[in-house]
Amino acid sequence: MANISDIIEKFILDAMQEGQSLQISRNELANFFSCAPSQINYVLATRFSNERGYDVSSQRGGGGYIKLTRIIVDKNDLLFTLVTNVLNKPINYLTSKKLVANLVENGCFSPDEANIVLCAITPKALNCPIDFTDTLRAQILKSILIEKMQNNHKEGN
Amino acid sequence: MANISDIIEKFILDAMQEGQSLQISRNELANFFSCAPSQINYVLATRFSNERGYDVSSQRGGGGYIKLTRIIVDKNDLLFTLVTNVLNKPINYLTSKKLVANLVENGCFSPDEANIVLCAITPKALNCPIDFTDTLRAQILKSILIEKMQNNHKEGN
DNA sequence: AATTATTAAAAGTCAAAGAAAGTCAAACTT
DNA sequence: AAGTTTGACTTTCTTTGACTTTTAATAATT
Repeated sequence: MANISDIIEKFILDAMQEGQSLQISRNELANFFSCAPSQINYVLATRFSNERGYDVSSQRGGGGYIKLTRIIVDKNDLLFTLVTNVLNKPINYLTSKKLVANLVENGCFSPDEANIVLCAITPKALNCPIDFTDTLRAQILKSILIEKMQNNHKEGN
Repeated sequence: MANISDIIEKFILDAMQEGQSLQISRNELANFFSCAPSQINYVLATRFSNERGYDVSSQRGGGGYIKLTRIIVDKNDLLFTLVTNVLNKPINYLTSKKLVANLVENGCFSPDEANIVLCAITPKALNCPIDFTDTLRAQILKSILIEKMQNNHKEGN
């Protein structure tokens, strides 16, 4: 204990309290704890990752911020498993097609929604000068499923 | 939070309300918010451009003004225009967010569907070792909109 | 009175400066 | 060796200001 990262983690947890999300200024926070701004990123990366149940987004430039959102409710959730165990590595189109089909069967997505998801991860849509398509596909699916989990939670599923 | 551009955007949106168009004086507005007049142009350029469903015209000289008009068009026209004139070049996240919002307003997507689309084009989801994010975003949106057009056509819309 | 010139009142443009946040690797601790 | 801390450098988005262009209003000229 008593390393700054832990203290900052505690501070953030405290600030979040019951709230579903929290918006902070990286610089202010770093200033408050007299540490390097990148220390905040370290804390976010090691303590507020998806696996731990958080989603982090941010905005640069004047009035920039970091926004933390709590996502996990049920660690046995199929979506959670997919996000943390499957989509943390590249995935090809065929496999992802099956994955999406499976999610439709499970009632996670309507056929229309699934259609949009598939369009977004098509090899053509993800065509890229470097070999990165499969990683992008995983990142995109991850992003969509995380959002889905949050929605499910809001709706009390 | 609290960056002037967002505040001005909100003010303008508010002033437009239901109205189809709004006429303002750039200098007055800049004065009201104690900012440089060109700040207004920045807001217009980044938040009220074509692809977001707005048309901006203006008049210089004494009694000059800026006039904003919401453009609402036929669904398929809109989709077609976007695919051929907007999404043939890179697009950043902010712009695409407004674009998607506009598509919802025009009835092309349900809010749930729009949510999925947005998740798929988040900077994080499209994070890439080379500078290709904005191009990928355009490709993905294109893929989704083209599919949508085809569906509309099948259903006879 | 009609036309032309002048002045002043807008709005436009563009690039530099500023304000955040992100990255990554080296140094430091335990 | 693994986990932290630090700092230099990058990227993104916003703000500011000097300069330009257009147009209306006014003044001067015929």
